Amino acid sequence: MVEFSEHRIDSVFHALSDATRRLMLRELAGGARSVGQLAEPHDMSLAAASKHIKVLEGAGLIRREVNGRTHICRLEPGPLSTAHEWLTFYEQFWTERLDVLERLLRAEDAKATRGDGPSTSATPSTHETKPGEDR
Amino acid sequence: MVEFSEHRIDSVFHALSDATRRLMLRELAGGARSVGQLAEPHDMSLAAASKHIKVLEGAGLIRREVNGRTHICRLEPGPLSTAHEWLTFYEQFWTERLDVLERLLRAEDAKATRGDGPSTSATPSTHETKPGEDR
DNA sequence: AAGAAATTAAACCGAACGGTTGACAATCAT
DNA sequence: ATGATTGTCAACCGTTCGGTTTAATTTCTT
Repeated sequence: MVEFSEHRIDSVFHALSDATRRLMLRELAGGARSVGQLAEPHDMSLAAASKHIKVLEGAGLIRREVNGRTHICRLEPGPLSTAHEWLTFYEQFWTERLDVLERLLRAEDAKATRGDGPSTSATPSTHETKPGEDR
Repeated sequence: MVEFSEHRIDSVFHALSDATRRLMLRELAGGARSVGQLAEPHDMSLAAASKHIKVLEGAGLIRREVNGRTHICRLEPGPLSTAHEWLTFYEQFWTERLDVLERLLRAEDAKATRGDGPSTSATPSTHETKPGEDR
């Protein structure tokens, strides 16, 4: 359940790295859309949009249901959720980290108020090597 | 606070789309590392690793503190958090979506048990155009 | 001052990306 | 059947990517 196929997550993040494709996903969050509908708002050829859609499909981010001559696309929530989980791995780290930073800044601030901090902020050294360290 | 610079998020997701860079981030989650330390586990030239690190830095995912001849890298949690927030936009969608799907499957199941469902599952139509619709 | 160490810079290479255009295929409407 | 509609495919093009190698730069050590 915490096993990501590496390859898959590569393609998910790659798919998400393009603004056009992210907009398509956002559009799909509002409901199913045909290829033409997805392409329309974007200033590019239909073929180009079609390629973007294929990238999204390849990443497993959307499904396609061929319905006569039109292809209906739908969000496939699984992989987005996977990417989300992946990032969650870092959540504890960054919240703790931001926390420490905040405390640090507050401390500096207090010091400055007392009138002695040069406050060059040269080496905050916010997150230094911890108990669970190995290098 | 919910405003992402598009360009920035492009580079964040792009940085995350490479396994080598993700491993570097994971390593950095364990504490600060030098360029050489980050490069060592990866089977590539130091120059190549250095480029990867620059990509991470360009995306704002890490900071670098030049310390004599060695460069010390640290995770910069902000952008990861941003990416996480971005994905959270879809969280409601996909949980609700999976929910509906589950209910649907359970319903079909019940029907099948009663012995009358053709269960062709042709057009599940799980998430169709909603109130907040515009097309 | 000389040399080793840590890292970047520059030039290069093949592959992938994101776009175009033009041809093709399938389906719907008349 | 004719023709419009919807979408893909294939070839092409310039740019970016991820890697290499060799050279340069800075700093530490002796």
